[in-house]
Amino acid sequence: MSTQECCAALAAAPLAADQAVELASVFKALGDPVRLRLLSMIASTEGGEVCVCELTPAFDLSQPTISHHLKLLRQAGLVDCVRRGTWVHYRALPATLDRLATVLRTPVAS
Amino acid sequence: MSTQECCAALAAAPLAADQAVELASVFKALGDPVRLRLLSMIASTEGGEVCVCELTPAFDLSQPTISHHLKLLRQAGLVDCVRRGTWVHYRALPATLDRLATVLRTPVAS
DNA sequence: GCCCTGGATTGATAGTTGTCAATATAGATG
DNA sequence: CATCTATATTGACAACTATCAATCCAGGGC
Repeated sequence: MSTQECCAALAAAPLAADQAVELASVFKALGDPVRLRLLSMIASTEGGEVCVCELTPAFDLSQPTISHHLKLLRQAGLVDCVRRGTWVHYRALPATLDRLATVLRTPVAS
Repeated sequence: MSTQECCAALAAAPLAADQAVELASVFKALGDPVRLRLLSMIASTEGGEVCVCELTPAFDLSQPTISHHLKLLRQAGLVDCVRRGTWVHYRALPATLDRLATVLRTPVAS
């Protein structure tokens, strides 16, 4: 699917079933407070990369749970990760966020 | 919570826990293909209002199931409904969509 | 009042999800 | 190689969700 076809907004035309399935899977990834905070921590970091070792202690959750949420964010195409020695660094993929924002933005004129 | 405080973007600063809970509940409502299509059908309608009797037959699902999804969209603040005689008409609440779009939009400068 | 129709609610059930404890894997270091 | 540390994976379980059939409620028409 083209990432940014014209007038992809929800309010522009009824969404096709297959597009709805794909979009919903990304929104579902955002539908959890822990994942939203993780994504926000990653996306708002100055250098653009955050070590998992900084993310995990920010929550009152076990390490496997955080790892699980990071995996879902990865599968949704919202973040990416790189191994640097023993550590793994995550960074945001802004294209996916922008796409969602475009989909949600109400058309200017009616 | 102020609906539109300055720099509410995900990528601007780490999201507070309570804001994450609230935002996640709305994204969760979008995290289902049926609801996404319902919302799109409602938001893209010319007159701004759609009768449930037009929404239900567009899906291969039972009437209670559609009613359930509409309820979740309502509870998320994404749509609103009005009774007109025997029929119930739904319309979109663009403020909520705009808020989400703002949250997702990547800040222009870094 | 009685019935019909549109829509919401209830109750039940199969499937999914968030969480943890336990374990595995990958890289660094001695 | 042995060991330690940082993440990921597996397995299990309680909580939640999407769905349907059955039922209820609200309005309109007779």
